[in-house]
Amino acid sequence: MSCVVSMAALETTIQRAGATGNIKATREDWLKLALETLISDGVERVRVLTLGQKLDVSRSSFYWYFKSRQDLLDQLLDYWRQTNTKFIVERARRPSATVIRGVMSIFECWVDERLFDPQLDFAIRAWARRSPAIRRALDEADEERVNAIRDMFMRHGYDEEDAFVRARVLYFMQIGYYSLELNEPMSSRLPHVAGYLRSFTGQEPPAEDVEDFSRYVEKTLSRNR
Amino acid sequence: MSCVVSMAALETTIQRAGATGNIKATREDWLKLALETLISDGVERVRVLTLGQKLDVSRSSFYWYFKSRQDLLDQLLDYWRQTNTKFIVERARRPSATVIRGVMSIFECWVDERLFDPQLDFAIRAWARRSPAIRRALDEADEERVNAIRDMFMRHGYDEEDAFVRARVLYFMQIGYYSLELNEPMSSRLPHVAGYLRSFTGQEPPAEDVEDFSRYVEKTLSRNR
DNA sequence: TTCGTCCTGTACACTTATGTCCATAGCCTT
DNA sequence: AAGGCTATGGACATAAGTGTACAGGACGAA
Repeated sequence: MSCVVSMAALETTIQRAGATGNIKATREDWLKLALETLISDGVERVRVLTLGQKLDVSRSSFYWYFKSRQDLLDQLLDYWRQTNTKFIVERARRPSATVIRGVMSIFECWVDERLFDPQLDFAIRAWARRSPAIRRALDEADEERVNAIRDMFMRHGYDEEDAFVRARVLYFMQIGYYSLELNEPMSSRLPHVAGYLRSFTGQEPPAEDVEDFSRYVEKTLSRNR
Repeated sequence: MSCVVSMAALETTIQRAGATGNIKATREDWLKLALETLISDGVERVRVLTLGQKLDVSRSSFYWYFKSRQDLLDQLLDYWRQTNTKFIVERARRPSATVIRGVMSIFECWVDERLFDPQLDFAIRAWARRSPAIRRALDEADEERVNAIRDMFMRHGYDEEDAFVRARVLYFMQIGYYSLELNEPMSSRLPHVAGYLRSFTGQEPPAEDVEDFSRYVEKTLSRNR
């Protein structure tokens, strides 16, 4: 789980060294494990008891660091807020010479889990089904993402309606792709990039662009392991 | 929940009248409520205790009809198996004069919940995350659906790669759309139909076709209420 | 009327959660 | 070395869930 390792928002694992001793589990240990559990098993499985068992520490430790289970969940939501949406919007806003290049910029989020963690997004989506507060936060994030992508299409001359539909198709298609949880290796996904670019933009992607994207993916994959 | 009302697989509510008396909850009552709960709240919330409370009957009743909670869950999965996938495949296989008409056939599933119940599909998808057996069933269903749509594109002259990508875009986009749970009224969705048809097929949809689809939707909506 | 079948209620045993209270073990400072 | 924080363990109260055992109520048939 690359996102967890490079968890900027929850960082401070460094603090652990300088901690006061007699510490079996730091606040960050709890948070990190909770996040991993949220991602892999859903909110319902984020439980004080089981987290404590995995950390080999009693629940009193938890209640030292956190007011309640709800307190912990609130902080998990905050972490999500500060990550996924930001990178999509940033990539969509980047200046690009052509619409194909623009879409490629956004594609970067789909191949680099440090930019967009689908599992986390997914977990939040499931959570939202039973929590109005999460629902609101998620709706805002979705709208922000789609709007950023729509603006990208508009900058490349698509009219508003067309840009809106294409933004939705691009974004919803990706959310749907993650929903299926196919777990395809990159080698199965890459050959279809040209097809997706054609389908999303309505234009034939130059071979050079497609090759550039392949190279970018190669580079990203090797850097991430 | 239109699907629940017309629940052919779980039918036999009629049997209730002819039942032997002293019956507070029939087997079908338990099944129906369990399905509704699965759809609205997810598997985790399908609990013998709470179902019993809602039916105002003790849990003994449940254990008369079902071997265990797992037994009930197995039957919910069977119900799903017999519904959602079937109609998508059937619509995708229908002969169509043009690719636009072909895509429109599939669109019918997205506007008529008697053909495809997104909430149920969604609930199964969430369930699959933590059950390998459900995972397998779901993967098979997804593949069957995408293949049927791909074949439709191929019948209209798209080459295999292009047809595959477009089938995925069409299907994944719709799954993604449902994932966001926007709950848009049909009046917000209909104006974009032309855009979606253009984006999915790469062809300009004839105005007449778009009008036909609007009429179909109107008819369906009024028939369903 | 009586009897058997079908279904239901009550009670019990067990499990897994959350949250609280309080004593106390370790380290840090003084 | 003594005391003070900080974090932890263990015990307790409470809640919600599954599954089992068994007595008994209601109806239909004999």
